[in-house]
Amino acid sequence: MARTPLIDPVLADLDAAIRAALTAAGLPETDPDLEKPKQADHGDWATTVALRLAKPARRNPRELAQLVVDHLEVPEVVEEVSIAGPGFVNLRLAHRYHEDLVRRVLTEGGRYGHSQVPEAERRHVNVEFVSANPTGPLHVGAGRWAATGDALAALLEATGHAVTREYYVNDAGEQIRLFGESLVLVATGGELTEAHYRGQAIVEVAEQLRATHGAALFTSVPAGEEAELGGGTIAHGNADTGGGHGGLHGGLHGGLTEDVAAGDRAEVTVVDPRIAAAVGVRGVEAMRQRIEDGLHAMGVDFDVWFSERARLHETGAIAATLDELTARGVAYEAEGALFLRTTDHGDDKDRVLRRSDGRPTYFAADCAYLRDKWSRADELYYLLGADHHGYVDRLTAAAACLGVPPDRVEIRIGQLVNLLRDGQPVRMSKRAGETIDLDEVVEEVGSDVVRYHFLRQGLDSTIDFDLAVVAAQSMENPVYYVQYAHARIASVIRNADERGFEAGEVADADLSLLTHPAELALLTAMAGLPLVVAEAADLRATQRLARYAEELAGTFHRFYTECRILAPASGDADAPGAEVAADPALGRARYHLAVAAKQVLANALALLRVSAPERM
RNA sequence: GCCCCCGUAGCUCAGCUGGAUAGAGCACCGGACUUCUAAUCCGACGGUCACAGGUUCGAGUCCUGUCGGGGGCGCCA
Repeated sequence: MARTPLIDPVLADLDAAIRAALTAAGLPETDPDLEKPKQADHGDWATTVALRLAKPARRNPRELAQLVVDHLEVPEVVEEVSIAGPGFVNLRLAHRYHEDLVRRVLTEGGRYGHSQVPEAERRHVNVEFVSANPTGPLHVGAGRWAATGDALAALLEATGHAVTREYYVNDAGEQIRLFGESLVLVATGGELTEAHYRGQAIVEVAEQLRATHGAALFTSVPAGEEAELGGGTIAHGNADTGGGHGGLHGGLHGGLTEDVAAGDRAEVTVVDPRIAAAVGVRGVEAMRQRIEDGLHAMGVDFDVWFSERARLHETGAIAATLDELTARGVAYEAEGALFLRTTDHGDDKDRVLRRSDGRPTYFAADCAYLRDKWSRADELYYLLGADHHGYVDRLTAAAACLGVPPDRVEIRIGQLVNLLRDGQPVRMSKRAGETIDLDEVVEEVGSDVVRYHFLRQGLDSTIDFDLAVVAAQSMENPVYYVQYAHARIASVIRNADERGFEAGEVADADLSLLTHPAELALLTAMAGLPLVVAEAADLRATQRLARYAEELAGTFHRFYTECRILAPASGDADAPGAEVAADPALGRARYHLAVAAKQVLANALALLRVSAPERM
C-alpha cells in the first residue's frame, strides 16, 4: 500500500501532477509521497521527491526542487508552491478547497472520513478478540481487547472491508469439567479445594442453574448424556495434569497480568465426572451469556460466538483437520503421537496434534478453528495478549500448513494491562475469585471512559489502569475534552434555533469569509479525518484516531473562544462577536462550519464507539 | 538461557513507517467569563528522546551492543 493513500480527490490530483512534472523534467519516476508538514505555515502538503532524488542524481536537492516546480502544472486548487529548507516542495491549497470541504462534510454526513481501499485489497476480515475463557466473568484487562478489537473492526469497515467480529468460546476440555465440579460443590455445599473456581459469579451461576434445571442436575447424570467434553473422553478425570498455558485458547486470554498461573488444578476429582461435565457445559453457557451481556453494555457486540465444543469437537472438525494435515503430508506419526511439521515454517520445534493416548491437543483444536475461519473469511486477524506471544510461531506455521497464505493471517500481540489502585498493583487471582470485573468498572465509570482509556494508547505499550485515577479524575479524562467540543456545538445550534437564527443553506453561504486563523486551523483539521482513518486502519492503530479527535476538539475550542457565531445581545461595538453583528453573512458561514465540525467529531467518535453527547 | 514489548518533559503518553524548530494531557505558576457551556482558552515552566557505536544529505524513528522495566517459552488445561 502506498504510504499516503490518496483518499482525498485533491491528493490524487497533486500526486498525478508531481509525477507528470518529474517526467517532464526528465527525472526518474518516484512516489511523490505527499505528507502533511508539521508546521502549518509550511503549507497544506509537501513532497520530499527532490531530497530523495538528490543522491542518485548527484545533484543539489534545492536545484532539483526548482526543476520540479518549473515543470509542475499547478492544479487549480493549489494557491501557492514554494521551495523551503533543504529541498521541500510545499503546496498551499486555495481557500476554495476548504469551502468545498464544509459542503462535502455536510453532504456525506456520517460517511465522511470513510473510504474504499482498492478493489484488489478489499477483504472479508475475521477479527477474533477477547475470547477469554467462559469460566468466570471478564476482568478489567479484557476491556482493552474488547475496545481495541471492536474499534479496529470499525476502522476496517470504514475503509471498505467486510468484517466478522468473533469470540472463541473455549467450552471444551478438562477445565470445563473442573468448572462444573466447582459449581456442583458450591450448589451442594461441598468443600472447594484450592484448585477450584470460586467467587461471587460462580455462586450466582450455580443458583441460576438450580433455578432453571432443578437441584437434581447437581446429583445425577442427565439421561442420555455422556461426558463428552472434547479433548477426548474424560475417562478418569485426572488424566490431565496441571493448568498452565499450553494452548492458545486454553489460557486466560484476558490480557491482564496475574500473579497466579492457572496452574495445578490437577488431580481434583471429587464429583462424578459425568455430572461435572453436564453441569460444566450448562454453567459455561450461563457464564458466556453474562460475558456477552457485559460486553454489550460496553457497546461491543460479536457477530459470532464460536463454540469449541459444538463446532469443533461434536462435528468431527478436529478429526477432519488432522486427516487433512496428514493428507497434505505436513503431519507425521512419532512415538505414538501425531506431530505437525511446524519447523518447516519457522517454529522451533514440531508440535503435537494428537497425544499418544489418542486425545487431540488444544493445538489441534486451534488448527481446526483456523481452518474453519479460513472457510468463512479471506483474512484472519488475531488480537492476542502478550501472554500468548509464545504461541505466534506455531499458529503462523499452522496456517501455512493448512495452505493459508502468510499475508492473510495477522497475529497482533498487545501488551498487558496493569491494574492499580492508588498507584498500588492489585493482585488478582482468578481461581480465588478475587478479580475486578469489567462490567462493574463499566457501570461505575462508564463505557466511554473505559473504552477511550484503552484506545488512546498503542498496543505495544503496557497500560496502567488505576481505578482510583480513572474514577476520581474522570472530569479530566481526555474523552470529555472531545465530547465537550461536540456538546458545545450542539449547544450553539440549540441557542441559534431558540433565537430564530436564520443560517440558510450551505450552498448559499459565503464560506470565503472564513479567513480567521482559528477558522482555517479548524478547516485544516477537519480535512484530515479520511487520511487518519485510512492510516489508523492500515496500521491497526486506534490511538491515531483518538489523538486526532483530541486535536480536532482543540482546534474547535480555540475557534469557539475566538470566533462568535451568534451576535451579542447588546449592541456594544466592543463586545465579543461584534464582527458578526456587523456582518451577518460571517455568522452564517461560521454556523455551517460549526455544524460540519460537529459532524467530523461525531464520525471520529463513532469509529471509536464512544458516544457524542448533545449536552454535558 | 532463548524470544517479544517498552525506555521521549516531574507523571501518563503521542510522534503519521527516515524529513523542517521533538508534541499533548496531568501537575506547578500567571492571566481570561455581566453577552453562543470556564469539562474551555491564552501565556510561562519543563528534554544529553536510557546509554554507546553504526547506516546517510538527514535518526526519537532503521541496524548492532549495553543497562533498566514488563511479558513469554512444556505430549499442559
